[in-house]
Amino acid sequence: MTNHRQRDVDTATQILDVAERLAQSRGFNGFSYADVAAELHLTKAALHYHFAGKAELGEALISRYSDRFAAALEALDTSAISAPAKIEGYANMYLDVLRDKRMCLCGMLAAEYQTLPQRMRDAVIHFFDANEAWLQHVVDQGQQEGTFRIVGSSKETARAIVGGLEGAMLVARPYGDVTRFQAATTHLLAGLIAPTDSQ
Amino acid sequence: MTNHRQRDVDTATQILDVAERLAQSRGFNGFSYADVAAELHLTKAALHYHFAGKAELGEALISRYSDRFAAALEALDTSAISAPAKIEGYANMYLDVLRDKRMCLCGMLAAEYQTLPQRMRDAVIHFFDANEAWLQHVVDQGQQEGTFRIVGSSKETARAIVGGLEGAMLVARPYGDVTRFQAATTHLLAGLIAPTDSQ
DNA sequence: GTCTATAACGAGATAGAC
DNA sequence: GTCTATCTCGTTATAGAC
Repeated sequence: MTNHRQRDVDTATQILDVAERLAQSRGFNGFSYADVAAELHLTKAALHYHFAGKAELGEALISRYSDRFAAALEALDTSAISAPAKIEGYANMYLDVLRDKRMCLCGMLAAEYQTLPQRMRDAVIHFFDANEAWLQHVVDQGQQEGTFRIVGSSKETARAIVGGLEGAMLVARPYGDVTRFQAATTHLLAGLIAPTDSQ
Repeated sequence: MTNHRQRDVDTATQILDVAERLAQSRGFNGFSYADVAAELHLTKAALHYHFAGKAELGEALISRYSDRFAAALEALDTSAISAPAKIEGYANMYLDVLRDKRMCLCGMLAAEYQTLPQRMRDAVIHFFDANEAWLQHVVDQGQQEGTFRIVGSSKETARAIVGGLEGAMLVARPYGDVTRFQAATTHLLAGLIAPTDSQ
């Protein structure tokens, strides 16, 4: 227990931060322990002390990312805003990731899925399940509020939104063009959830 | 020049076939020369004879994939069918890839983009440009035919379709569930190109 | 908690024989 | 056109000192 403010962060957290950025920009198979260690001026051996192996590091990566995402969704859902505003807030979370020249961590891992250890696979699936459940809930809210109409079921709409945003990110990133993502997103949401023209 | 039918294929083609499948299922960074060589009962050295390095193999991979795609799009466009039918045919091309448990090659490479050599990057961009140009053309046709209405510009609609389909594939593949892709696609297209309710 | 040192393996690549 | 043999380097991982 120290009196001064904790100016520097826990090493494990720093490792996760660097590994997360590398995984989101280069892929899980696109970076090594050596990359992370070099950036933190540590040795590879020190990393193995904090995370036994790359699989364990990967699990911790998804777990933290998923928890952070869930907390943000919870906050969005608790706020007293309309369903369309919540969906817009959801899309903006993706936009922030893309602005940082990153891909969604789990979108990236979905591409590499067949090369991942089982526990990482399970965690990726869990991330998408949670996202879809949240979106479905919000879409249902929008239907009840009458703030928009959808075409089919709320579950399918939720899945189309997740897929649409992940894909828009995936394609926009090589172009290094954020507006490309924004346009695709606007279009996508306008199509999937038609605003009820009240007035 | 032989009289009998060419029962076995050119070695370079076999290499491309195996490498293509591996790249689409495991990613370009997820397979090695050794993997390809083993499957064809060749040595790594033999592969280097046909493709100088992995970068050159990668270029050849995208080039062939792109050409094949372009030919299929050309055929689709030449056929005397409605614009919605063409878009449906386009989506079915993605569906066929997913049925084979593969990701779109360029969607996969888009995820790994930051790790790719420059020439592969350029080829990936070219693939998406060609796809979007074709889609924009078909969307324009649909507008003129009056077979559907879109929300914004045809260019943006085209981009939203590419992104939507790539993303639907990306997310559906971990679930190993083709119907998930189909539902998302149906939804997506229904939203982006609203059928004119003639009748 | 971090280090040095090293093991054990796989990757991409090349030289030169057949 | 394919092989054997070899090289160099990167990757994950461990042992044991500090």
